[in-house]
Amino acid sequence: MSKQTKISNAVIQRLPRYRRYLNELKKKGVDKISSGEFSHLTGYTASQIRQDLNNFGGFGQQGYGYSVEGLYNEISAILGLDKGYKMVVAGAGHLGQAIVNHTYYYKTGFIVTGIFDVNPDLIGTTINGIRVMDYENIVEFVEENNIDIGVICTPKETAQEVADKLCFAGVDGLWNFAPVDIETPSYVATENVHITDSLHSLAYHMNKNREAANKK
Amino acid sequence: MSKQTKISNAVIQRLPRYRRYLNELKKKGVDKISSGEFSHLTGYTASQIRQDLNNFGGFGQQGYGYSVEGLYNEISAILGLDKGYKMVVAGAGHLGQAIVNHTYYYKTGFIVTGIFDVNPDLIGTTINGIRVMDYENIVEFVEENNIDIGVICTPKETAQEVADKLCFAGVDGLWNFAPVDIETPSYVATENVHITDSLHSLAYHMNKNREAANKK
DNA sequence: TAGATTGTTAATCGATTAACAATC
DNA sequence: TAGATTGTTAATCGATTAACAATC
Repeated sequence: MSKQTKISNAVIQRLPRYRRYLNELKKKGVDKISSGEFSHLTGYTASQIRQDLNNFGGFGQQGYGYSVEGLYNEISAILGLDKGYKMVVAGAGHLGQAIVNHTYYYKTGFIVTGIFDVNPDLIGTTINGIRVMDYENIVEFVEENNIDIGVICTPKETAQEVADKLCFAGVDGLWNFAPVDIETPSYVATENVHITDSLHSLAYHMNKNREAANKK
Repeated sequence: MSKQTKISNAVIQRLPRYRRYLNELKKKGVDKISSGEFSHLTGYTASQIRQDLNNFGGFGQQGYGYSVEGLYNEISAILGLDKGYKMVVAGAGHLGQAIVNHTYYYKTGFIVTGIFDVNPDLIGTTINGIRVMDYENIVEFVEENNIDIGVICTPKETAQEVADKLCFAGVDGLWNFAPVDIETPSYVATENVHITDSLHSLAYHMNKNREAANKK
């Protein structure tokens, strides 16, 4: 399927964005789109779009463009979104609840199968119909239910420890929301979502704008 | 202060990460660090670290290295984190609550001043001591309280509309968590935090790992 | 002073854009 | 067929890395 072995991360990070726009087009009933039109919509150059897609195969048709639905499906398959994933959430605080809620609201192939916390007040309650369990049992649960992804929604102080436990239990991926960089063995994929970093970038750009405004 | 007018976004995005590591060093009581040691810690090359910092000024000392606290303060100032920011949160669901909670827990210069929702069941309740108000009054509130940043925690369907309202009311920045790309006038800085995109990248990397494991 | 490490210029590498031949 | 638009190669641009003179 793949034409090239090593695809740069920059390309991979653009794929979900392409897919989102294709999904919108699909909903609007648009059948086909050219790289030029898609460029106009997404803000990426037509050249880059074609270049990116041709890392994986020739999905278009000369003189015509790309099938919206076809391309959507191709990108979904490249990302592995044609498969299902079972997740556990470690930490049933507001962030954990938000994640559970989010995956519930925007139905996708990622299914929260278990939620865990150390707080006795939370254990036994349910979030979107899923029972919150004792964190002590997380390894056992992951092993028995073949969980694919661990979601870390704990405070940063315990995040690495939780990650180690989840890796030991056999997850293939970690989705970390604690504001630290989680270290994992190379065979466990990890995404550190640094929400606060983006807020700091925002502050920088706000101040740039303000300085520019003051100069006038 | 700045030596150069145009700093690339790649550089800006590394600054919060540098700052996080410096903060950890500070807490451990480390006084100074060389670019070599910092490289080892952060995973960036020593060359890149020095190159990045020298976009803003010579913060180090030859033969010695960088003062941990001094550099932390410099980066904070570059990002504008020596200032305070007032935020309003639009959407008091789980995600909105998580943001309020997060800024409360990790005390920073970003202060949530108001929370707004359309749901009558939520209006009047409090989150971390902050009253949830009627979304109808958000523009008035932003204008009267000189709010700097609007945080969008609504479903994607209403996100752009909320953004337009906040821009009209006079915020300088938008921090968007809805899974759409918000469009704003150039003088309003925007960070679209695409949580789901990172999950899709994670799926890609998980499948890469699995394929590699199967080949063996 | 000698040693260490920065600041900065030059070289390399990779990613983006432009151009155009292939083809539907 | 003629027109349109892809797939792909070549050119450009920018970002990262290497090297080293400056200097604490």
